[in-house]
Amino acid sequence: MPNDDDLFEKLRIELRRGSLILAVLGALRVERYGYTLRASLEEAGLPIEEGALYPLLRRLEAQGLLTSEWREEGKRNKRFYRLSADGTRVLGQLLEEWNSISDSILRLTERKQ
Amino acid sequence: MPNDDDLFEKLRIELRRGSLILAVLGALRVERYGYTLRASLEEAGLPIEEGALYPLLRRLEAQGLLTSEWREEGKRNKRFYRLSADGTRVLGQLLEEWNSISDSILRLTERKQ
DNA sequence: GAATTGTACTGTGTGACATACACTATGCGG
DNA sequence: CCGCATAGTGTATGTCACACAGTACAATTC
Repeated sequence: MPNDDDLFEKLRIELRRGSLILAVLGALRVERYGYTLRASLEEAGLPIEEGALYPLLRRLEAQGLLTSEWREEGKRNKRFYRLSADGTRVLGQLLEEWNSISDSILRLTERKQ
Repeated sequence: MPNDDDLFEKLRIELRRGSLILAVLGALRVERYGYTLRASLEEAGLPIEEGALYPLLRRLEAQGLLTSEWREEGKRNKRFYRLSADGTRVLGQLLEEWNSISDSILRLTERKQ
């Protein structure tokens, strides 16, 4: 039986969903591996579950937006991800779209029409 | 076989998803019926299909965020929707969350870290 | 050697939109 | 009056993506 907090939490999660791709692409302009990427996102205020992050990374790689490399560092093997050229271009487009959506939201919520 | 444009379109749609609730709640601070609501959203830059809008409205009503009333106007029966008190409160919370997400996106995309 | 942290990944379920479709009513040109 | 555009409200289904709850193993700390 969901109470008000559960409801808000549900909506909050839904609101965050679309921004995850943008956040991941943005963070991967600098090379990172999964664990630190996740930490960066959490620090920036967008925590993401591993179960959501890794499939997302694989999808973005399959779509050619990022590349990954399995490499040893500090005695451990880690998979390093980095934005591709296509990814950089798409990130730019998505940011424009994001700004446009932001404007729409402002138009719809800041004025009574 | 998806080309670059299809890919971007897919991501664009995904990016927009979460903002729909916010847009609908924002637009319904003023009473509207489905058709004009849809027109308002499109005008604001967030077009939404009927098949997405009506189920969304029903869900939001089931969650108590808005109320609806079946009423005649201009010789036609129309279902009018309006934000409830709970809806107003949740809209405020979601807007805060939206701003917080926006800040996170900016942090992640405008600076190289 | 136990616990904690670092690191990567899988499987299943749920939920929500996109897409396409269905239906009725009004107004209008010819 | 007869199409046809527009106004208006819905339903059904498929796809897709995340949340959640696990699995697995290495390094470090105590």
